[in-house]
Amino acid sequence: MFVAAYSETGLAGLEFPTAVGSARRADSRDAGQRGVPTNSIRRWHEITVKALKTALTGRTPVGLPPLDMSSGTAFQRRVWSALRKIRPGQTRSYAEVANAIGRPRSARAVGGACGANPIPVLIPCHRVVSANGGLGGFSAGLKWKRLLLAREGIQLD
DNA sequence: GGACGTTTCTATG
DNA sequence: CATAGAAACGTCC
Repeated sequence: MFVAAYSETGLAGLEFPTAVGSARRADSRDAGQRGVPTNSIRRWHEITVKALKTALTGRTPVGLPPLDMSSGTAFQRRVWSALRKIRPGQTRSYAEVANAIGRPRSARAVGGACGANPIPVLIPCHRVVSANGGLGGFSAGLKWKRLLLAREGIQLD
């Protein structure tokens, strides 16, 4: 079961279920937020669930809820924006992402930004792999990374 | 300072 | 060619 968290601005975070098997259904619910209009949350959440389901089947979500990335630094937001441009079935290396945001030598820092990504799946940090063909790492668990990539038909070699 | 979800550039054999 | 160091980035402890 996924848990979505919303702020005044939009979707602020997605919490992964720890066990892969328990997430067959792209179900989720909102974690109660204070001071955010309920109707906004309901609207965002509806979009979120839909987008999440779509993303989990390896396709590009038609619409995304507003994403609140205010928790991140300027660098991280640049990384996350670049990440959202990666289409399903494609992968990028950490270096390519670093290059895409104009910091060619920051591949490693990109890894850090990915790990800090508050919204997995919708911000496809799992499509970022090592340049040598390896998986790289994944904070939420490599199982997830493998599963998500497999969902999109990506060969892992 | 040290450690990371990395890469790339220099040696050295 | 294969292997080993080292340096560079941004963030957190």
